[in-house]
Order: sequence, then structure tokens, then C-alpha cells
Amino acid sequence: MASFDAGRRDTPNASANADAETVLAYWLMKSEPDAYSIDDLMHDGRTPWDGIRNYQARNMMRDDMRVGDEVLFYHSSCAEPAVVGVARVASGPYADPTQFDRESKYFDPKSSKDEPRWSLVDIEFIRKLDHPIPLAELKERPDLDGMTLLKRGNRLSIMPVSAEHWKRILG
DNA sequence: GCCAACGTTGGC
DNA sequence: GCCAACGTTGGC
Repeated sequence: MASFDAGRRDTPNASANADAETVLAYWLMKSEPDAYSIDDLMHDGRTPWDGIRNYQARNMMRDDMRVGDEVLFYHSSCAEPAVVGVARVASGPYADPTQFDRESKYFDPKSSKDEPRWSLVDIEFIRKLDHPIPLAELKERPDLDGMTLLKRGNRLSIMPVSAEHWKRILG
């Protein structure tokens, strides 16, 4: 199992370092545009990132994200997979309400309100890219070598992005 | 704890 | 639609 580091904490004891809280971390979050696109986020302004049912992705939202962290919004499972916009983490973690909703496809009978299994954060719109950056283009760039998104077999829908890669992609 | 079977993701 | 890759489940 790969482990991830949001790259935020400079000291081993982050809790003793108040400044660590103010350092932004960067993320990439995938969404199928048929289900929820960057235009949907632009329209809504803000949305709960519900429906995540993968433990690694959940752990990153629950344990590693901070309000203000910035997010590459990525369209997956579509004609042209691409980074299409920028968003921001807008809340701390809380229980994903869809896990308790019997009508939801994300309903989880093994979860309970006392011990919720799935957490989420809210995401808010920052901007849409004038020109999406297709996956195919990202793959061709030597300066993005090692990016989690580009690793073979990667299926995580949420992943950290290093500050270096962030600058190279948006710069 | 092992591991086969199954389900899901997501590019192509 | 195909299929590689990976996560989860459950029998043992």
C-alpha cells in the first residue's frame, strides 16, 4: 500500500508547530463530468464531496486536508480526461450524510451515526481553466515525472500534489 | 493471516 | 466494450 504525504508539515511534531497549520497543501480530486463537472461546481459555488467509498481517499479528507488547501479539479472517465479547474477545501471533515440515506446509492448499512465510516469535506469553486490540461499532455511532460496521477494503475480519486508539480501545472 | 473471487476504476 | 490494476470480501 502506497502512503502519501501532503507535504505540509516541516517538523515531525506538527501539533507543536502552529505555523504548520497555515501552510497550504495541494490535492487533485477526480470527478466524472457526467456526474459532477467543473461547471456544476462553478454553478453551485460549493459542494460536499460526498460518495467517496475508498479508505485511502477518505483518510486524506478526514486526516490530512485543511481549510484553504487548494485542489486541481480533474475530469475522469470521459472523452478527454483533463485538469479543468481549481478549487479549495472549504470545511473540516464531517460525516458524509449519504451513508445514512437508504435512498442513496452511497448508503452504507454497516455505518452508524455513532460511528460513521465515511467522512468528507466541502469544496469551493475558485476558477475554471481557460484551457483544460489533458491527461495526455501531462504524461508528455518530463517535469511532471513521479506525479501520483500518472503512476501506472493509480485509481485513487483523491491524491496529494506536490507544491512543485502544482506550480509547474498552473504556472 | 492467506488468498481466490469478485467488484470497481478509469484509460483507451 | 475491453481489460489492466487494484481494493474489498469472505472462506478457510
